[in-house]
Amino acid sequence: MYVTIKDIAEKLGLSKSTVSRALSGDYLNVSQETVDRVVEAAARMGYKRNELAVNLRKRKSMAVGILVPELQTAFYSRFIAEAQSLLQKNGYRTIIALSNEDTTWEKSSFGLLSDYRVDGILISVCHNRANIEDYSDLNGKQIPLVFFDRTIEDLPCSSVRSDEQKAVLSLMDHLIARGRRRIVHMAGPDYIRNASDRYVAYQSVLTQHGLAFDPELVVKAGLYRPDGFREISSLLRSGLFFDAVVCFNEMQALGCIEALQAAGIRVPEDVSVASMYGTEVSSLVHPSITSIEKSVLRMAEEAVRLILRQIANPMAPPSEVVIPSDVVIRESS
Amino acid sequence: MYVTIKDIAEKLGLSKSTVSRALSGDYLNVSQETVDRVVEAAARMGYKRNELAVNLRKRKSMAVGILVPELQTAFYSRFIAEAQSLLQKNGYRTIIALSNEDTTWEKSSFGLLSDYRVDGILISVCHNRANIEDYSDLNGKQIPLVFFDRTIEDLPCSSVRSDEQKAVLSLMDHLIARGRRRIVHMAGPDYIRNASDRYVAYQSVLTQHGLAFDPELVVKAGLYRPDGFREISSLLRSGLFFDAVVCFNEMQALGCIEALQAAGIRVPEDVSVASMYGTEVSSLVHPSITSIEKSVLRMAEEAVRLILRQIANPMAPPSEVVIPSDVVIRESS
DNA sequence: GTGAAAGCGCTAACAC
DNA sequence: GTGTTAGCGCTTTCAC
Repeated sequence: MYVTIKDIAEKLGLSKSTVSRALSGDYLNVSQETVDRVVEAAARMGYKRNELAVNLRKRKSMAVGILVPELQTAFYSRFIAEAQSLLQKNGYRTIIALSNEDTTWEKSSFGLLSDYRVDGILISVCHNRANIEDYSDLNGKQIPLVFFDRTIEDLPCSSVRSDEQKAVLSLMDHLIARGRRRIVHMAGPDYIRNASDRYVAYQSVLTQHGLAFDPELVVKAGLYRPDGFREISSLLRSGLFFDAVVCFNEMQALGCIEALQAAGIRVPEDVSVASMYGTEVSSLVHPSITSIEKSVLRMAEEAVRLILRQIANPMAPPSEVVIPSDVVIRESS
Repeated sequence: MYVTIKDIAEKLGLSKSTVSRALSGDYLNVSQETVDRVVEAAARMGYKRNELAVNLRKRKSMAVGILVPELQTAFYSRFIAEAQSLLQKNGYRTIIALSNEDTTWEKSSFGLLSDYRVDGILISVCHNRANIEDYSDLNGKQIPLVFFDRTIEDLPCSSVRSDEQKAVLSLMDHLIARGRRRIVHMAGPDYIRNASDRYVAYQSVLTQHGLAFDPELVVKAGLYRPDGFREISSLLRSGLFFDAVVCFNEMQALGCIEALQAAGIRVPEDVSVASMYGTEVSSLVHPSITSIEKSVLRMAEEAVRLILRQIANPMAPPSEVVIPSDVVIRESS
């Protein structure tokens, strides 16, 4: 089906080795004439080199895997586009895999990447601990792993994340400055480090401002729009007063807005809805979501830098990069 | 670095073949006892089978590639999630690749997929013709290709797309019923089939309703937010009157809204902004975008069905599926 | 400058 | 039930 190097060799009465050399540009060991003949024949015969075989032989693939939890949010798409572009400049290709916020799925996607013997993996985890053994196995095999955005703590790997605490601080300062006092903390799942970091920050900001901590204002929610919708709806039914909601992500935030509007509450006049992170694109998506930008480009840049370093030198000590959140607060009202 | 089948064989004093058989569950030709020993040893030694080698040997990979133009729009993310889940049920894995609306990039991503010898590719193209040779090469090699959403006409491949004409009709009917008469057609690039289809439909709808066709109301725009912004801004500067805009995608639409609001024009009161397709998620993203749903799930289902069929029988005649657009029109005002 | 041979990790006849 | 052999497509010594 596919034309191989052997086919070309036979056609031209050359050996496989010579053809291989000619095709891989080993100009010192092949006469120019042969190179020309081979290249011409390859083109004519529709030769496509089998990277599987090359990788098998070379024991590396010149490919980096990127594993993300979801793609609904603009953040990961942007990250991928940027990282891909940077990797390409360094001669690496990219395989994208998804976990869909599911540990089983993550396991399998992670398996796909290592099965394909990628030279390194950029990963934003869907769970703190669930697949830690897999990560650590691969890491033990000297396959560099760089955690980004959603990182984990217990592994000797490089990581890039943003300063969640500072971001929460900025956002809440902003809300408080605008007179909000009863701020709902829509917590992400506690198996995501970012979520726990933010929760800690939430409490400390309240203290700093001398505001009471009301456990009822903390709601645990899933990561999607229906989750935001459900939680806010039930909060409204409970009759509890609140004047702002800080969500884990944009999807939750959209759900909140939906629930509030359904109840005839004006957003953002009566209740502010804020999403912890957006990107330039997503933060403009719904005009009434107040949001902080996360700097995708810097993150991608750092992550790629780190993975390339680790690939070049697997023994390099891991480093932990914390990117200061852009405290650009976007809102429209 | 990686433990191989050979290592296990040596450790256990068995041959590679036996180990291979045991590991691939060939229970008829290996004693239960051996299977147990091998499996145990493999687990203990941290064996991970090298899929590269398996694929090389088997000349197939049990993997399907999905190549999409972008991931900013909810449509493709949803498609991927759904297709991936269906493929998995059939024992196939998925490699995701992006073209970022760029033909060069598409070429390279397409190359990645074929290099990895995927068993089939689901693709939504970024250009009608640019890489048609590559598609056709692969197709000639009996690697099934299924085009979805953004399809092309000149290749004997299966395809799944939605009924663009009907969608335009429904959306414009809706706008006209609400009194809009001067509808701007924000055309997508003419190298995308969907864009041309819609343009034709736009003209014919006007005729059907006895409305004048004004070429000035047709603007060619790129696919991103700044494009929508730019075009509408310049339209506004020109002083031309219009009371509705139908966009190619959500990003354009967001740009339009931005431009209109910047000019103090109320959306959707003064001017309706409509996006041709959204999904359940995206259509709620900005409350003032009127939008028609595209049925992601059906598309993914059909695309997967077709690719599996072609993989099973590469000789099967290609079929062309047109999915009737869901004419659910979402709007908030 | 070119070829022969070995081998990457695995599977699949074919023996025994 | 298990081992031997050959080979997937390629690169890379090592000869000549």
